[in-house]
Amino acid sequence: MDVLNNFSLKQLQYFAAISEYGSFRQAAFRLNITQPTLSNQVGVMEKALKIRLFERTRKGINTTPQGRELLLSARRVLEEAQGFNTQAAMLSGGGIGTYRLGVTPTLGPYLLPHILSTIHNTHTDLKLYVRENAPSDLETGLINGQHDLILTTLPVMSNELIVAPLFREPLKLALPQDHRLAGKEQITRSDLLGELVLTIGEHHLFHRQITELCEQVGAQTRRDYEGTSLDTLRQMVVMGMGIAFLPALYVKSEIRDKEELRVTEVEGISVARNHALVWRNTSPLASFYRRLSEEIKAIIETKLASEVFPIGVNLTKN
Amino acid sequence: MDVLNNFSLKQLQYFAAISEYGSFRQAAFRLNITQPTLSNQVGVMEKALKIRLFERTRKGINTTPQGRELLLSARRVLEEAQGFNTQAAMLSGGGIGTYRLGVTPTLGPYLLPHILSTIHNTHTDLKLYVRENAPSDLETGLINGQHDLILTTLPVMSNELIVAPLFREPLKLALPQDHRLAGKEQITRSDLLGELVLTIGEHHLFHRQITELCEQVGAQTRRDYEGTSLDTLRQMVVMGMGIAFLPALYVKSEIRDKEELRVTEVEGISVARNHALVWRNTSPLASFYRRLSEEIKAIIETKLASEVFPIGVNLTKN
DNA sequence: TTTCGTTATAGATTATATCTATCACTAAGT
DNA sequence: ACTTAGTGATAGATATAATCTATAACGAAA
Repeated sequence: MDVLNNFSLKQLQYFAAISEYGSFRQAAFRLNITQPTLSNQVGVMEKALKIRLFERTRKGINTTPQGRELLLSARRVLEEAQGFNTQAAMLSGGGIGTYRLGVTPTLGPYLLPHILSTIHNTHTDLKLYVRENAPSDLETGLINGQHDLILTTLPVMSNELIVAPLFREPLKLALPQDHRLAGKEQITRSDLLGELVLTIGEHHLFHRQITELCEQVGAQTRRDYEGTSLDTLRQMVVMGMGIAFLPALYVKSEIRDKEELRVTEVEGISVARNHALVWRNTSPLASFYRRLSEEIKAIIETKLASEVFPIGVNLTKN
Repeated sequence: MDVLNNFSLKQLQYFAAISEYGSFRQAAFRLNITQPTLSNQVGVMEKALKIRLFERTRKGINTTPQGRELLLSARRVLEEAQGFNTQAAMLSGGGIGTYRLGVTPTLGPYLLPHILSTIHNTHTDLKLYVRENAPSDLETGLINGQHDLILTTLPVMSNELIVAPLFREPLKLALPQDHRLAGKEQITRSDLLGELVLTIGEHHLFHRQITELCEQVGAQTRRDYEGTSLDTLRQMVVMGMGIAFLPALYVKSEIRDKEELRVTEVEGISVARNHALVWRNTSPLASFYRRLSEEIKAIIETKLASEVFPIGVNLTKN
């Protein structure tokens, strides 16, 4: 891929035009250049290729047999170049292309179904290549260029990244149906005293949040059994191994069977995760990403207002 | 095919290299240019396309989503360009390509089978696209560029053409088996007195030659029935409509059945056609064509020495 | 002949690709 | 905290190459 200093696209274009119009003058006229320029460029090209492309006569040109063969190749090159050009023209509008979006497994599957179709409607040629990863991996993956964007849980530490907060997602309490609190109308902070609380593995961001909360209300976290995903966590609750906090969007998406679990809020405490769209501060597409984040916020306010809340400006720290 | 002044092959190459090596400096090193040059060229290209291809960071680059898409197109363009280049390299050797060869219908089908296979052996990548035409059409067809070469019968009038004489082909006398001369051992000039001689249509070059000969020896040419091809001429002789002169190579190729016709020479007269390979004096491939004509002469001397003779230098006039 | 239509050539000019030197910044050692 | 080595960007000078104008050379046609 390195020794093609023999010719330029422009020269190929000239070559094709001369062959088409059968004369240097005609071609030069069509190309809006002068005939000497054309003669010169073709001469340069012929010398570089060591091939005579045209036979010059006093009444025009004939393409040599070699020229005829090369013309086919030249046209192919020009067509591909044309393709490149039109694609570039399309892309330059912005919002077009395939973006690699990283998401957390505890959010992505439960949020994306609600927003992707709307985004697809407003950005027909925008494609998202979605990959799941734990938040910490998402962050490093974004920094080193494996993702273009991530949809992750706050806080985001790196100062190389730009964070656009999206929404606040409450964590709801899930109880087995045969739990002593299952029948209780309103569960309060003090009800949790002494309860066994199941958590998800500690590399997930809200593990820490839950343990801190438990300390405050006097509940126990079970360290012996930790869920590896929200689904396993739910199974463990169903089987009566303890109670757990589950993100609101997970509950909305996955918990249909009301017989299985009691899901409720806890009076007097506000536990939630904050989510954001994040990109590198060096990204030239920042303005598009910002616009995208606004659109996502709008979609969420329309479709998920009952599950999820806007993030107050003061709360962007976590 | 006209508005692609946005970018050059070189720039596409730079683009691909940067994407490949992940850094301007690396790529510049590999491309044997300096890093500022590379930065500049990519900048120019990005501005022209109105698309950011790379996101510059302090530890290298990331290709933007748009850049990734365009990279695929760019690679295709470069591949086609590479193809053009390698094809050009092949062709520059000479003797490669498809040449449009015009031939007369009274010679081509009977000569070409003897020489094509040998030519193919020495010029593996030479292809001949053969088209038949009457000699006068061949000549104008060559002049206006429909053919690259013609294999025709002398004389050739135009002074725009270069003529390489190949060989002299005798015309032999063909008699029906029941003709009064058919049994005669040696037929002489005087035997032809009063004979009815069939000729081919007058737009064929050797029509005139035959009529002149007939006048000299006192034979009659039949103007009412003229053959439209050598084959029809032969049929007419077989049916007893007269006698005829047939070119030696036609006789060799087509007349297998000795029962049908008596074919012989005529003592004391030398009637023949001269054939030549002809090309435009403006053709840049003259030297190759000349070499080709020498090769054809050599083949003929080897394979057809008994049918055909070299042209004496003095005889090139007709 | 003359005229018109070809391409080629020479020299000046313009455009552009390239280089050198340097800056500004980051990450990683020390 | 400081240096060092690694990024890409920028400014200005230089070299290269594309282009234009003017003209030549030649053939075909009137």
